[in-house]
Amino acid sequence: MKRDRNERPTAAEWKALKIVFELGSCAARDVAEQAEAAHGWSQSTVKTLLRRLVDKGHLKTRRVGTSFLYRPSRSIHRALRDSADQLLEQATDGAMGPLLQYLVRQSPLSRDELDELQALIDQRRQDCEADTPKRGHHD
Amino acid sequence: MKRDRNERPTAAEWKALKIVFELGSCAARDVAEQAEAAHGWSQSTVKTLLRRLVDKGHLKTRRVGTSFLYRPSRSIHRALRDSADQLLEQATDGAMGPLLQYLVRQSPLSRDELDELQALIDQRRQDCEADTPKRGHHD
DNA sequence: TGTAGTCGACTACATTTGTAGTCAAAAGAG
DNA sequence: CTCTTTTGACTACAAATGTAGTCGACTACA
Repeated sequence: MKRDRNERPTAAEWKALKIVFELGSCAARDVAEQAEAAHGWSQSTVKTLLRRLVDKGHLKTRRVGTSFLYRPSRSIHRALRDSADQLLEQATDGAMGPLLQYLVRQSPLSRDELDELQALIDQRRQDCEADTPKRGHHD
Repeated sequence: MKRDRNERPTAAEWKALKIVFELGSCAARDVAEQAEAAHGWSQSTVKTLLRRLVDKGHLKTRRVGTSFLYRPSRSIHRALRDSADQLLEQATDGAMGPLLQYLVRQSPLSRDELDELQALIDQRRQDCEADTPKRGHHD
């Protein structure tokens, strides 16, 4: 069944996708190997997931002899971002703060990434100040 | 069907859940009203979603006369956190930085929340320093 | 050149999800 | 005490998802 639309990967599909991300450009068999070790999936399962990922546009293929090389069609950052939109949709007013705190706590972040985040926050804070009639000091 | 296990809400379920979060403690009819306006759902659809949310343990009910009052069984922060774990599962090495940047950019954050985030980052950075042989300055 | 292994394509099927209809009991209107 | 409305319970059903089997083409090696 052609499904063509650009849907987000499902949980299981993400697991397969992640393996492809890690391997870079790889054959189905490579993914299957990893997936079997990591999730106990059969080859068939992996193939189905890969096919669906291709259908959904998350993976690209290149023919090599009789088989394929699979390769992510977007960066993982991009893919995750799409996924993150779900969170944003779900959150309601004032809910993102604690959520981000949790994520920052849980995520392995390099110093550089922390710096970037820092800069971003400074910026946001400035926007915030500019937005309010001076002195955010609630009186 | 008893499904008892503590699964995450699906996308549609989240929409219903969000309405309950917003309304606080409410009757099915209230949710249905909002849901119809917001998503064009029929009453039946809403009822099914509410039931499933109860089954999954995301909503609690209290009998009031002939009907029920629905109420979230966890805070939205908690619920979102569970959802966020999916993102963490999906991300691979080094992917969380850009993702968090995106989220910080997209999220409406109060000054206070920015402060909290800031503090958290400072702390993380300290941990980071303590972890590495002084001077992150790669020499 | 026949035989065994590999690979992608197609098929299978139980479960979950999205979306909604029907019904019987309760509650309220007159 | 009837009739209508409201509500939760149960049922329905197509599509998506998780998981895996089968098959025919192709390859590689004896």
